[in-house]
Amino acid sequence: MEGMRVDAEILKAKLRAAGMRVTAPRLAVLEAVHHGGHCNADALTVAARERLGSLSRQAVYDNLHALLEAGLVRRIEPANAPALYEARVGDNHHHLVCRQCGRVEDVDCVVGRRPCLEPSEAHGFDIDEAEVTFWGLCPACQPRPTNP
Amino acid sequence: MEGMRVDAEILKAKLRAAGMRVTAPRLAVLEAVHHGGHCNADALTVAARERLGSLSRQAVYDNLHALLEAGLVRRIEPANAPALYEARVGDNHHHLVCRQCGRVEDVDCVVGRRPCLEPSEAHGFDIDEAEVTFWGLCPACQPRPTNP
DNA sequence: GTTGTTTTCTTGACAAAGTCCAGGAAATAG
DNA sequence: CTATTTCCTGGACTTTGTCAAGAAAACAAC
Repeated sequence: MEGMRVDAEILKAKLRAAGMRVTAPRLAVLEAVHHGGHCNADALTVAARERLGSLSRQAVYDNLHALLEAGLVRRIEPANAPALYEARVGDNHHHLVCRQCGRVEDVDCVVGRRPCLEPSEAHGFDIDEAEVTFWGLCPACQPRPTNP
Repeated sequence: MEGMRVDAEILKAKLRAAGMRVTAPRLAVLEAVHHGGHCNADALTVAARERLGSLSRQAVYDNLHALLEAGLVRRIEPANAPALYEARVGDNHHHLVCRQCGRVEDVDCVVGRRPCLEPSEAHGFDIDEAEVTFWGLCPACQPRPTNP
């Protein structure tokens, strides 16, 4: 009841602090995001249903949207894959994505301080976020060096 | 016949250099990508049909895939939008995306040289690309300062 | 040119991810 | 405890893209 599993009471408090109603589906979705790491809507639906017995797809999407808007959850959309949701918010960290298996890892901001918020030429845009995605192969997907 | 419109002969040569057959649909798609800036498959289909009269959707996708594999075209997939295709390849430049209208601009690599290929912690990944997307509002979508 | 092989194009069905809608059910404010 | 707001259910729908089989076109060799 500590650490391994984020206490439901804490999540309820977060919902209330965000001015949101606390419903069983919403809590289940939020819990699922906290436990899941980087999960897509489908996986979160499965996880939430394990907690509740049943839950409509629409309820999952509705709640994910609500949680996104409240800033309790963050969505990333790597190319060639459905959107993923994560619980780590507010620090604008970046991601490492495996081209083969799709595994996603967090990485803290790259070299220096906010290096990415300064493109060489802003074209008049008012920039509010720099999203960095590193692509490559995760350890499990790298070709093994054939050991003689 | 110069500048404004990339000469079809040059594009044909590029196709041949890549070991690809030159077909009217393929050339039309490649031309469309060159003219389009950052276009999605749908817009490219429309553009290619203007040149040819008719063209199946599948032919557009097939050719885009072939062109991607040949390295003659690059695909980007900003969140909340269908994939976009561009003709500028080989320089790993980055993108500026308007959150409101979806407009996309190119930006050259950010501060310093290859600053982005060095995440703080690679988690054992073998990284081959760092993709940077700047999000914000383009000039046209920025709230106008109400001039008194 | 003509022929033959290979690649490409067309047509139409299919799939994944997500959205829209309308009515019923649950949560909070009073 | 009731009213009101918000949420959830179920099902149809949309968008973006893929699969598959046969017809057509490109290119090489003659």
